[in-house]
Amino acid sequence: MAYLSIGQLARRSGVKVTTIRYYETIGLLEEPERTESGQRIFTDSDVQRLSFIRHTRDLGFPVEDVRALISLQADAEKDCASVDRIARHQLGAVRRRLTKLEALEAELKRMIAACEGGTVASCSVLAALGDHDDCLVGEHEGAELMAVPPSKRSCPYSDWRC
Amino acid sequence: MAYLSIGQLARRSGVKVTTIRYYETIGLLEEPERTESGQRIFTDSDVQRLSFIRHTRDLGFPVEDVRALISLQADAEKDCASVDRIARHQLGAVRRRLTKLEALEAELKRMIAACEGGTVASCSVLAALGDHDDCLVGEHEGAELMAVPPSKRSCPYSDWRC
DNA sequence: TCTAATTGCTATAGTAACTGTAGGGGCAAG
DNA sequence: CTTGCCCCTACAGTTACTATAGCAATTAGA
Repeated sequence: MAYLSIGQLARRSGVKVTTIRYYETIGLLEEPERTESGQRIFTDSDVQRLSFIRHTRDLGFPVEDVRALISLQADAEKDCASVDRIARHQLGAVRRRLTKLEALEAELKRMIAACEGGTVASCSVLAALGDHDDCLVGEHEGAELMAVPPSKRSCPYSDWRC
Repeated sequence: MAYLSIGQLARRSGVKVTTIRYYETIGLLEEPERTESGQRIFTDSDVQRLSFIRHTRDLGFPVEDVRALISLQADAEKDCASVDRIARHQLGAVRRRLTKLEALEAELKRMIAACEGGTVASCSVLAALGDHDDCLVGEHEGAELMAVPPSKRSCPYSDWRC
């Protein structure tokens, strides 16, 4: 069994030293043993654990999901359904981001293609950014499609000069 | 020219009231006129400006880039090159995210397909998360590929019990 | 006209998931 | 023994907002 300093663990796991300490403070990692002088001592199982965390984070799971997965791991009797549910949820999120990014790529390509070195005044990139109408990115999830009812007058308060 | 309250502006632009005020504090939006009682007064040009900001943010540009684009817009004599550069940079970032997300989607699909309702002990989702070797997500940009030189002993300090 | 509901205001704190800084101590090599 | 790197804690900063508290203004309904 090899013992590792935090720096060695960082190099082996690909997780930065400061991040390892951060994971300890938020309880993702158990508090490790210490030397007499107070330096942390890690083992290969910490490399495993950190690799798991890192991989899961790289897959885009939020830290709370990582925490949930770890606790599931600890209790091997539970069924796979929770894990599956978390993974499916994540897959949905990934697909939504993917769709949005694809539209975004197309939009940027279109904008760049249209930009041919004129002045800003004639630059269609800025025009495209200001113009929602021919936007390829559909997922503006706010309320700009929420029409303002014509009954609402454009002057909000009675004492305003409109 | 119609005058708008902050709430009306929020509905028209799709940017939340609190976010509008936030944009004002960080200087993305000029300080608007006020009524005698202190309420903000906006106009259609603010709708334009906010739509621009929102669209640009939706495209994934960081706020600082939005700020840069706005200042470029203000100076119509400058050439298009800066705008083009910012957009190209953004396109690169989008493509990197896209590649990673695609690998990620494949990985998740693979994991879910392998999860067939057993117990956690036999669940391959957790196994896949712990196992880097057959991972489809290549972009672990840390140092786990940085081999630990065999010359380095695994005991970091001479006084450790290894 | 009175009142309740909505909207607005400021200021401050909280969020995620870290990263950076200050100010110190430990450890091996030349 | 000193140079230089690694480690420690504690706290502040980051991004782009969001939430909360506590209050004032405005509007809509009875």
